[in-house]
Amino acid sequence: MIPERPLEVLKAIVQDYIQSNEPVGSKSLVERHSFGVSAATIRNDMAILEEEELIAAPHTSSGRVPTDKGYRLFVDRLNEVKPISNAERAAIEGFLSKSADLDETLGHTARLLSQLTNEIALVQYPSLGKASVRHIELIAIDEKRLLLMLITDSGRIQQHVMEIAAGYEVSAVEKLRNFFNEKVEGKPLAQVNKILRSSKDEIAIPLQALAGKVIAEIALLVDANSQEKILLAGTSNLAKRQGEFPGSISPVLEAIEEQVVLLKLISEMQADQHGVSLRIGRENTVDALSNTSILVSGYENQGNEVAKVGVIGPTRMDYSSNIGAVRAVARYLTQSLGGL
Amino acid sequence: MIPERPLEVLKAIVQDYIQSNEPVGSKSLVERHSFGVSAATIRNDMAILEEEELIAAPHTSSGRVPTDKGYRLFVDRLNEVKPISNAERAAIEGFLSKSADLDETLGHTARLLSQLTNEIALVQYPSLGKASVRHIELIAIDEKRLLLMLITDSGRIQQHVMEIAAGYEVSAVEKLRNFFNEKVEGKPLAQVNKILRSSKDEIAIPLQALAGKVIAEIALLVDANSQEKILLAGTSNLAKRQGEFPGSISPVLEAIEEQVVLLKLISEMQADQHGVSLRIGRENTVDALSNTSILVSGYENQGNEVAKVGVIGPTRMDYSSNIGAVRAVARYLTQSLGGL
DNA sequence: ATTGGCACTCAGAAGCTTTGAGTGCTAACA
DNA sequence: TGTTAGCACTCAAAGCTTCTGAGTGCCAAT
Repeated sequence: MIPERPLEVLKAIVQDYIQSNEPVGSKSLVERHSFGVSAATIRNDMAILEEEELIAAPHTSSGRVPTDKGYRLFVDRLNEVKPISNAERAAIEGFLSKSADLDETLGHTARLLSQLTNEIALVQYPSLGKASVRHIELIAIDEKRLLLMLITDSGRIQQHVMEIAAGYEVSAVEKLRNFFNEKVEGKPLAQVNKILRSSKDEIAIPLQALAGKVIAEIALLVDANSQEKILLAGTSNLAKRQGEFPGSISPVLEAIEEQVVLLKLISEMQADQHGVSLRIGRENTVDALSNTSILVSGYENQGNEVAKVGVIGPTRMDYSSNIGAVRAVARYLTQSLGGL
Repeated sequence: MIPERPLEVLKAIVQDYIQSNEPVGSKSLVERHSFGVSAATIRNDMAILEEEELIAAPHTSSGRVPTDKGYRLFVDRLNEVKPISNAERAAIEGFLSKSADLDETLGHTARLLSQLTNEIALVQYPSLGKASVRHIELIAIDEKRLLLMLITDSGRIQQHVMEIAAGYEVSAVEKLRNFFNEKVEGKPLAQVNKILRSSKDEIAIPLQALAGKVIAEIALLVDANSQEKILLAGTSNLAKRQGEFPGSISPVLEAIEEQVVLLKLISEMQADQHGVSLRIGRENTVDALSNTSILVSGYENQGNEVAKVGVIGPTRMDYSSNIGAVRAVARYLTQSLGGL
């Protein structure tokens, strides 16, 4: 077990390093914190921390820098989450209250979070996997086109314009709409395709051709959307911190823009005691992201977590503030979704 | 007037510089091109070009680099647009044919274009300014909520869920829908608000309260969307070319992410003889973009240009290929919109 | 357990030299 | 007149050396 003071020293090192971006040495530590002991004593403590691989020296004789493991210990045991300021709270409320629909809300959220944290913000679209159908709508746009809409209880609306052979009755469209809604309203999306296919026979013969087409399109909409989607904002925040990445930042940006990778990563993350989940440096299995930390929190709709929102930035990020900001934004987003 | 050979020299300088990213000198020019004259003669020609400020020397005695003006002359008079390869054409067709709705199509287009050009791709959402109403839809989701949709002829669909006091008749909603559609179907968006406000009195008294609410929401949808929107892709392509920017790339990224600035810029651009429009370096009035070129082309829906698509990258970009790619993508996008 | 003292280390800054691609100019040439 | 060879000159970039100072590790004293 590591004794008390060395842990305090680790905490101080993390804080100083996050603030200054310089390896921190024993002398500056005793100057900026009141440990009540001399630099030499601190050096002994630092030796313990180094032994435990919580800190490391970039060059043989230079200050120390926290390792991934050091950050992890810091976050799990030493860090107090910094609540957001009133100004920030006001900004969040003002920003999110203005949004009219889901797209806009998520877009605003991403920008807002990137500004609050000075990191890249990511917002995952509510997953359709857990969603269910609120309503299916069929609208005759003109004689040859139908607009098909799928509205989920997470507020997401999918639409597609389909071309059809002319000559159907207006009432037929209405009948189909009613039929579909009776069948699938309230049902989880995952079951929609099966339900529709198996109930096709119940439709009056003259409508079956049209119904078949529509069912196929509904299947497309459901599928197209189970490919989940991520919104990014504040990419330039990463460029500002180039210095913190050994090589170029471009592989990092590439990895982040690669939605598939990112989706897989965040879907694997489980909330910890702070209500957020965090991957530090190499805890991300993706190589290009070995110098970044990903911090996400789930947001909810109708009591269920529907997707994640968070930030991604260099491992040397301000965990205290960022955890506070991500948590707050997730909470407000949940709230804001209730109103849509 | 500048004589023939110096112009050829300029062309060669631009081409070599784009390829090598090194200032190009007289000796390497005669080696790589067959001018049939000696390096000393080329030096004389280069002196003319320098006199005309078409090229400049980064350091007193070093090779030459094209100026903005040099690139401009090159693009306008010397450049042959490179048609896209068959493989690229196949990629475009394959990619765009897969898209189901507008959002997806534009998203795919942006990614595709960034991959084709290795630049940052931008796709502007079809502007509502020039669009007109195809259909307005009102759907009762449940007793307290109405879904309002605005569908434009550019294929864009806006929706908003509105809370209302319970207790309206289902038939009332239908009446309103029909009324609204009679009034505004086919009308340009810009006129919708005025039309609706002035026809409010024609509605039966018991419906007026509800109608007023809906009209207000429609106004919101129209307004919310006249704020246009731009999609970006391939930000990491800029990071790869850091070297080509004097300071950091982060102000550049910031300027690009600032949609308002970018929208203003591209809206000012008018197509030239190649069907594309191009701003080179300082031709952009935005300071942060003084080392970038913006290349856009319009895409159409139903015969009208509805928005722009293009790329943004360092002034030292491959204009020949990029013009070809942007043009091709714009054309396919136009085509693809016809099918939605 | 803590401390002052001290020799040692080493990255980064600063200064210096070298190198070589490239220029501008001149005088000769076709 | 346009072209060319020759040559002195320039200067950024690369390589080298030296210097500096923050920081360490260890030891003997407290």
